[in-house]
Amino acid sequence: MTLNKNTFIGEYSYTLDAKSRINIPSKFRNSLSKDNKGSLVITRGMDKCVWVYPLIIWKSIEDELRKLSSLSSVNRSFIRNTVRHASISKLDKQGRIALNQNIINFSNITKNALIIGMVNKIEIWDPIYLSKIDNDFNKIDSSQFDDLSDKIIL
Amino acid sequence: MTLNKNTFIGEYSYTLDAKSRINIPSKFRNSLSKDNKGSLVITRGMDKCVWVYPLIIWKSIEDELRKLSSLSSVNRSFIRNTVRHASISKLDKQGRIALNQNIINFSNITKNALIIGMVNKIEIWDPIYLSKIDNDFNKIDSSQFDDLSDKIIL
DNA sequence: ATATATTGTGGGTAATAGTGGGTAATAATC
DNA sequence: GATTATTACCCACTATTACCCACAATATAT
Repeated sequence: MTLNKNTFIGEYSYTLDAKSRINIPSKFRNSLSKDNKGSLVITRGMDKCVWVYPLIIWKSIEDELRKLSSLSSVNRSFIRNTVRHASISKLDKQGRIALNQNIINFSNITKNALIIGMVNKIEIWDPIYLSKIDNDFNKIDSSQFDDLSDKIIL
Repeated sequence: MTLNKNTFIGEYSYTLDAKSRINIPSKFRNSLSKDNKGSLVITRGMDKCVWVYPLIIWKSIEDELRKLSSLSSVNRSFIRNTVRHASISKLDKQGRIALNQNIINFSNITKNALIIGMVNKIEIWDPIYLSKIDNDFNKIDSSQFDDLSDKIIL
């Protein structure tokens, strides 16, 4: 028994090699549906991390963007900001993807990286930066989640 | 596995050479459908940038314009402004297109240029000018996107 | 416990991509 | 028609990327 396809949970620690390649956990590779043909879309996260989508999930985002008319300047900025840092990548024979310099700079990843399953996507973090964020977060009280508790039953 | 045909994402940095040629990213060239036969339509963007369409996408825009009655003066000026600066261009053997002086002046591109995939079209920007726009944009609050984020789940 | 398969990491090599520039063909000007 | 300017086409060099193989570490099976 496995999770739903294109669904990712858990946390893994890997290293970026000299060619800026990073391994994708084999559990994640296995849960990628066949119709992705091993392709992923790499982009900037809303936080200072990398977001990685299975290609077919990304395509559905793209289809939504395609419906937005470029006559609206808000639409244009939204499309630009959403896709300009995205790039498609294919898992190599060893199950790695290559990160480009732009995304490496943005996410501040040097050597060690934390890969985190985010259900519909994958996040890649600089471990140091993430633990800093976590600390800041814990200072705030968790009442922020109260609104969500109406919507999601744990 | 690839993206849909005639679909462009990502950002690339190139230079305009002495002959006003600029490279089109190979990923974009590969996603151009065969029936374009390497032809693109270059025109002014709504922002101060260059818009580049695959020929067959441009043709569908022409079809839309054809439906607008010239009885309306708004329609007339819209049609006029949309097509008057458009020109067709073919990729050379190295995958470049030549920009004419008119479009270069308009977009303010001198040497460095940023090519950005905008899903159904390609934008070419002067990097300095775009970063200025980006800054201005970030000063405004991003609540403009709130409506869109209700519709599009990233 | 040993053998076998899988996973993570490193590195070499061939193919592709990006850039510059030369020359011929075409178009414009006188 | 001759001259000049512009454009299209071709070749060459360099950097980057994709692809392949190797191997160690871990996990799984017998």
